[in-house]
Amino acid sequence: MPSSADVARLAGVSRKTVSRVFNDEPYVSAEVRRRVMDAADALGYRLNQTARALASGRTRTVGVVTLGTPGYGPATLLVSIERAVRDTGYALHVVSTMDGDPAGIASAVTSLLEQGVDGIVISEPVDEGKVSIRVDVPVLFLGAPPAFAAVRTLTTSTGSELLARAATDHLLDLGHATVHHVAGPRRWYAARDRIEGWRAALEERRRIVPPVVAGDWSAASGYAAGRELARDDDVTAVFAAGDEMAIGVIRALLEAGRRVPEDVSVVGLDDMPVAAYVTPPLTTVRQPFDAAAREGLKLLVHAIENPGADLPKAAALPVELVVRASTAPPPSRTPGLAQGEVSCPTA
Amino acid sequence: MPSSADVARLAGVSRKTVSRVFNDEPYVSAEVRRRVMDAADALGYRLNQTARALASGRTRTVGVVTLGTPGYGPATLLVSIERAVRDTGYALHVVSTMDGDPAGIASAVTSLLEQGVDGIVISEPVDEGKVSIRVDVPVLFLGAPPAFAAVRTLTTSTGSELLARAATDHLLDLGHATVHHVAGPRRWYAARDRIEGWRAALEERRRIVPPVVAGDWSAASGYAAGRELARDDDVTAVFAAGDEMAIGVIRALLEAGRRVPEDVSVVGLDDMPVAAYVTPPLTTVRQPFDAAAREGLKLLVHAIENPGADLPKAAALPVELVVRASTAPPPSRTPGLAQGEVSCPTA
DNA sequence: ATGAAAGCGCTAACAA
DNA sequence: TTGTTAGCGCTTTCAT
Repeated sequence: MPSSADVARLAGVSRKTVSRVFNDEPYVSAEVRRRVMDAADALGYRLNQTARALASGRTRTVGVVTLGTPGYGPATLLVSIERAVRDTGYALHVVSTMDGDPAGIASAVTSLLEQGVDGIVISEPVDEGKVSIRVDVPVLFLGAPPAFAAVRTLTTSTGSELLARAATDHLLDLGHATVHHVAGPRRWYAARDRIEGWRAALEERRRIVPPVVAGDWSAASGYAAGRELARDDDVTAVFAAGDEMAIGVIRALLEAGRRVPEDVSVVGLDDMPVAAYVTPPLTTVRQPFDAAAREGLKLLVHAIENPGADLPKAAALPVELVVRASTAPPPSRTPGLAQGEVSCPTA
Repeated sequence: MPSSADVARLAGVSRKTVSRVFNDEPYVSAEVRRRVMDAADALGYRLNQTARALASGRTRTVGVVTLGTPGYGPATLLVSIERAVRDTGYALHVVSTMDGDPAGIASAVTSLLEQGVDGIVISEPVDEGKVSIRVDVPVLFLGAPPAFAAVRTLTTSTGSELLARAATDHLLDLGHATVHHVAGPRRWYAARDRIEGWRAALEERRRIVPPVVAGDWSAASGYAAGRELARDDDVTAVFAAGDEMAIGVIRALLEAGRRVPEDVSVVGLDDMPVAAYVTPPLTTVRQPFDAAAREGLKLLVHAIENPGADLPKAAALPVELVVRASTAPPPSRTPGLAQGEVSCPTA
């Protein structure tokens, strides 16, 4: 592999001049610049970012620690982050933790620090436990409060609590007496935030707050929750904390002979691409992954490049309720009509 | 930041000894090892991988170039790759290309090479065009033939062609005269491979090969395709190249008054998590993302660590057809029965 | 506008 | 079992 010294020799200049050219520094004559470029092309020279990083102390890289789990949310967020990072001109290091616990995050962060990343994104961490490492680069917590001490910590989120409120309010506005909630695992911030939003919406209107039905984000867990909910004739409205769970809930309801939305309304949260095409099309609240990632990265890069400046607050993201066909006013309680209806083909 | 020299001084040993300890090299007495570790802890020392890479010429990092698009397939594959990389002990650099064209791939690869990655994974590239760069590290092409010259190229895939055959055969086995296909964009290898598999299955049984209906992997495009297909009463079986499209197809069919699977059978490809819970539950072929990623990375790491050795062939992955409720034998063509049926509530 | 010298923090090759 | 001596390829600082 040719080095800058080889290029310098061929171009008849010093190594520093080659460095200037490749860093777009001023004070290089157009003629020399051209000569250097030609020499580089001729040799097939490529900048060695490793050496550059060692010498300059900066890698122009940001690291993200993400959940190694599948599932629509985390996967989509990762893709959004990756795009947002690319747009900032930084390179991206990814390390996953099996389940987002403090120990896993600590080792992930340590490994990123060893790689010399200039900034870190912690995407949707799970547990609460504080991590006891000191970090000397800015850290962005996406969807959670800071979990450890860093020179400068930033936070953004897709706004789980507000999204949950919007979903619950929609159901209440439709006339439902209360709303049941199928939640994600309590270990997740996202799950807890949504529970908070749902509860707040109910309490604000002084509605009874039914017990939370626990899921794990999967459609299968939504299905299980739906079977449980289907046993209770008083259930007319369900807010599932994720679209996948909502789809499972609907399936269980239909199989139990409850019509959606005539008997029970269901709203999800995510607005995953298929939500508009399932039967019935799912009413849901869109999760602004792209906007959150872009916004978060803007803050992070700002913090990286302006040490000293104070940290701007994250802008609030829009809440977008998408009303489709899985929600409707509650059934008028006319006895005798609830039985023996023709229902959608199931099983 | 403390350096290995600081640790060495505090522990009363040479820098090389510190290096030995942190690389688990032999020939270090237990006592010295402990002293070094203590000193490192006391100082909060962390290995500087950048310096290590510069000195050793290896980064222990693999780079992956991926599509910056959302969509179940690419996103899930990225997560699988990321997990597989982690399991090998390598770090991961990710760079996305907006649309997988040769130019984008070339610049992505160049940037990875500058970062000094030890190996590269090209995940689901799109176009055919050859890329004209020489690469001096092993490259794994996931789901496509090699697109450029590299010291050593490897390939694996989830087996699109076989998966498509399995889907088509299932429908044919059910008694359908032929199978219509809703394909992904022709630019994608995955789309072309599936078309091939579908066509081969039909030709093998000497069935007529209907024109391909083009989609773009999205549920929306599947919906559009479904509307088109619904106009043709002869259509009794549809194979969609992706689950999202299949869900769109089903939706369009139901809205047009065609029952699924009584009038038309639909099979997808992916087996995304919600497939089992949509209405009707979707028959599909599972895409072995995890296995493909793991298998591919095993090969790549082998190539990285055994330059010289010849490249093992990738093992064939299992084909798993998941039969659910969206497929059934074709309707017996009894005139007069196809009309006026009660259909599932829609829109 | 250009160059010389001195490292960045580590490992490689050899010596002791 | 441990230490010494040279770099890895670049950027920095300071001259010129």
